[in-house]
Amino acid sequence: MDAKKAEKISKALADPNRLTILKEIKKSKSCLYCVDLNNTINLAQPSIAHHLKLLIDSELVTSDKEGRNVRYYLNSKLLDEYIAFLEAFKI
Amino acid sequence: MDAKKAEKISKALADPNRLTILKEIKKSKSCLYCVDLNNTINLAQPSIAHHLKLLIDSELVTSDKEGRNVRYYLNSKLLDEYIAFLEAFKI
DNA sequence: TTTATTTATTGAAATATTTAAATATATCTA
DNA sequence: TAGATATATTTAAATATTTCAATAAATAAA
Repeated sequence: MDAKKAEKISKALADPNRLTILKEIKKSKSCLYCVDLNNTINLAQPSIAHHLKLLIDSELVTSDKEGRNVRYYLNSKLLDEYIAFLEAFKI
Repeated sequence: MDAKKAEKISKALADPNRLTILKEIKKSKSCLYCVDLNNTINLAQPSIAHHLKLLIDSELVTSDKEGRNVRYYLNSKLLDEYIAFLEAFKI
């Protein structure tokens, strides 16, 4: 992973609502419908959509359309690559 | 580590110049004088000082005054805690 | 003690991010 | 097909971040 990609992922992680989304994806056992986030996150629907977009643009989260719902998944392979990038700062 | 702390660390990591600083700290074999960054990073001195401050505020970097120089170190214990926080998003 | 060097702070401009209202799109259900 | 539901996009306002010039503070060297 190059620094530009790591920067984008760091930005995606640099917001409390996006960290909550990742936690909810974990809690939902591997997937999550967007509509469920409206109960958890105290933001208007377009704001939640915006945060999901940033997570998807960073590729930390992948999505999967099911009818009119969308399921969200953590891209744990990319998370591992990001962690490896961070580990490289250590001596 | 709580989400608030992880958010702060993510923010600290969400800038190309700050990633460069961390890389330079690594390259300098565990420590670095601020003045050395002026050659590596194409920013005015107050901008570099600002980025160093954010890294120090996040506690990812510690500093150590030596005369009129300051040495910078990676806080690898905190980096490990941050990585553990991220790992917890995985199923 | 004067001058130079290193780092930090302040203030202001430029840019980026976050948020929500309004609206659009897609799909489901009656 | 009409209405309901889920998600996305556009636009604009509020807020935060990045950057640098000017300046301050601390220490070293002459």
